[in-house]
Amino acid sequence: MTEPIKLLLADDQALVRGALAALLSLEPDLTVVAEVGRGDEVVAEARRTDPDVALLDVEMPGLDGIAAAAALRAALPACRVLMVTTFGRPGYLRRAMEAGANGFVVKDTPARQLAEAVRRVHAGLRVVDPTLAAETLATGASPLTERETGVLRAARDGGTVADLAGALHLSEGTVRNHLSAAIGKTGARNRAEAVRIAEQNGWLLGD
Amino acid sequence: MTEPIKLLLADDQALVRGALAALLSLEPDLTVVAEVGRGDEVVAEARRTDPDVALLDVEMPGLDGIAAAAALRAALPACRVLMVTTFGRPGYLRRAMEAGANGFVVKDTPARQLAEAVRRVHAGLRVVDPTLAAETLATGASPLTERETGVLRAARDGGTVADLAGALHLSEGTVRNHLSAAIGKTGARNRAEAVRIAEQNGWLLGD
DNA sequence: TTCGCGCCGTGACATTTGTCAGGGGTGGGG
DNA sequence: CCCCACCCCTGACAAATGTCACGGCGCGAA
Repeated sequence: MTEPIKLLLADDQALVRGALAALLSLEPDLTVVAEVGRGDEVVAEARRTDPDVALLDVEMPGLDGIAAAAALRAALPACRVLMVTTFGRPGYLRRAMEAGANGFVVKDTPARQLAEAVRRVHAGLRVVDPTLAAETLATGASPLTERETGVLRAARDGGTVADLAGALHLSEGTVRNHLSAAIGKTGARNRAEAVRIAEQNGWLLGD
Repeated sequence: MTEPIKLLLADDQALVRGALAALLSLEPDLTVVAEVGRGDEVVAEARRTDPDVALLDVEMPGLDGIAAAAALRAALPACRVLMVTTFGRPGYLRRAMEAGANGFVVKDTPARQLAEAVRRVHAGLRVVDPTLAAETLATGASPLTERETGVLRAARDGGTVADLAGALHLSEGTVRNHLSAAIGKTGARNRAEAVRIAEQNGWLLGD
């Protein structure tokens, strides 16, 4: 038998990180060589342990999983990336693929399939939930311009226009215009609804 | 050696459910006898398999983990309940304890401690994250009246006042009054901010 | 019983928000 | 070159939102 596949696990929740390690360690051809809880620790830890496949969560402090995937592929091109995430946001899949991820699995897929997904990714195949792929195609890329997403992001925690204007160093009128545009593009009737829709589609990723 | 402790796992994400099963099965004195993905399946499955300890997530379809805990304690008083949840919302802990849970663990505690928490709960001890407990005491119970929380819940997905009034069979003016009261009590400056604050404190649980 | 409190409603008011029509600036592609 | 998209701003307007004062109902506690 050949060498086992070396894995790196990145998830901010220590419990699920450890549980995933236990699950994958049951497979004789897999071995977990590294675990991190922050996106900005992925590359350094990968450099140290040289894993064959990295399993990355999208929601992580420091650096989100998509950005971590891009950084990892740039630093260690030989290391495959399998995104493992809670939310099947259409935009997440698109962004992950653009960042060079080799697979995308949502956390409500059966546990038995995870090891198989890891093996496929390691073999050079792409692994994508077909339902999510179809949804991604249907939803399309974000229609929002950079400013509009920025304004929506700032509006997430529910501040007034004046707050947003101050935070973004813009005029209040400009903020309202961008918000209005975003509301129109998302088909929302509210600022709040626009935020919700954009978030559900994964259009608010980044900082 | 005595009989192993029988566990029931309830979590809506199949992957983490299976991973937790793998993690706990590594312990020789623990055995997973049941897994469910919905809150409203907990009691039936527990009746069938008679577990010693049930690990329940709070966020679940069908019935939230708190309500499931209450139902389970009523149906099988001998079965201990350990809440295992993503969010350490102060209100969650309070509500869980009121529902009769024996322990409360957030998902970013180290994986090694989970088995120990299970054993403690099984032994009749209470297990609570001390940080979260302090925060819960500080935050206090929800200051919101029943109607106010209902209105805030309905306002979560960002509809207009007319929408809320229609959904709740209230006058628009009444809705605005309740919203205003909720905004005042939460210290928010917005409907959106009020929703966010209430949600972070775990005051919006239920339907 | 009276009091307080939650609940429901009304009406009026100031503020905020969303929309629209402008204007000027930059930079890339036909 | 012009056109177009994006960006920033202004000003004005209608609509939605938040606030306040008010009255009425039911209920439990003092």
